Amino acid sequence: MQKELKYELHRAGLRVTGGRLALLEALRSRPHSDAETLFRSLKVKLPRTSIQSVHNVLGDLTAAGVIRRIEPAGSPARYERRILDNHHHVVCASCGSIADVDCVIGDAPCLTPSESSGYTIERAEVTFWGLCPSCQQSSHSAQSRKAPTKEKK
Amino acid sequence: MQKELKYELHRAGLRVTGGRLALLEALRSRPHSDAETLFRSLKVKLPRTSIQSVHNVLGDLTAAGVIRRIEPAGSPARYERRILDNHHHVVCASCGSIADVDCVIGDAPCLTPSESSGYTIERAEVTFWGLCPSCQQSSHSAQSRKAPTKEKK
DNA sequence: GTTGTATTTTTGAGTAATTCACGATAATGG
DNA sequence: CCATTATCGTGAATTACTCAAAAATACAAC
Repeated sequence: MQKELKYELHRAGLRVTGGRLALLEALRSRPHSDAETLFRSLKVKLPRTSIQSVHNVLGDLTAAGVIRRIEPAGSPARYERRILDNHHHVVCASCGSIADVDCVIGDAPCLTPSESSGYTIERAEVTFWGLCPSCQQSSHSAQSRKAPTKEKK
Repeated sequence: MQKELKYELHRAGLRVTGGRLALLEALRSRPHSDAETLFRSLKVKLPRTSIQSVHNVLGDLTAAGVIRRIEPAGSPARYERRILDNHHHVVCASCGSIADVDCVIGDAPCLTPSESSGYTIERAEVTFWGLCPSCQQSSHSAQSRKAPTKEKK
């Protein structure tokens, strides 16, 4: 299973390093993680790593197209390995957890705006906002307005 | 014309102050401005103001629902006064300029995901990415990869 | 296996955008 | 006009990164 990750890096023209493999593994088990979460995860196996190195790796992998970066409003950047299809996300407005949402209609959604002010449109990004199952339960008490920082466990 | 702005603040339960009026005016002439741009604009009439005060006003107005905050990836937060309808945005991938895009289909777009992992969905946010008319022209030379910071004049 | 070199990582400092705290000031109801 | 709050201004702090340079490492060539 590590072989597949090594090949993935190799194919992208990147050197195979412990940090990169560990990061891809971490992203496999916890998609949509942010840099800080990944850092804490990597620290277990690689105690000498740093948050800057994690940002470094994330930047390299993103630039090489191995992972994808998403930036929901009010949250630090999240990363995911699912890059082959054009899918979208639901973000929990309460806890900030994220889940994948398949494209609404086939690959290219019904998203060709009628009037685009002369802009050429290359890509449509859809973010749904709502409540995750867990936060639906605990929505009897007042919801914290701005707490979408920690990823739900 | 100022009367209308005053009433708008009043109705939202906010006190009518020079800073808030000036900010709403500035947002009228330049929608999708960021805090820094608004600050420079306000400084002309209100030399004693500060960037923190602008953030303060922006926060208050956003919380009261008088303005809306949008946060495109890779850009500081932008603000707009058009809040009564559910519209979307096109962001220029090169210069970061933003234009409004009317809802793809009526008020509620064709955006009900088939599978939402148990999330209740309250709102769909659509961001189109492309090139503005001006940047389409100047796209013969290599485009800067990460320069969507300044708003287009 | 050893070596050379370019890439990566580490370490440290720096930056942008925003938030927090709190005394000073100003807006509104009475 | 006055009192009471809301708001503003000032300064410090925070978050999420980016940048730079030295130390370590991966990998191709021998």
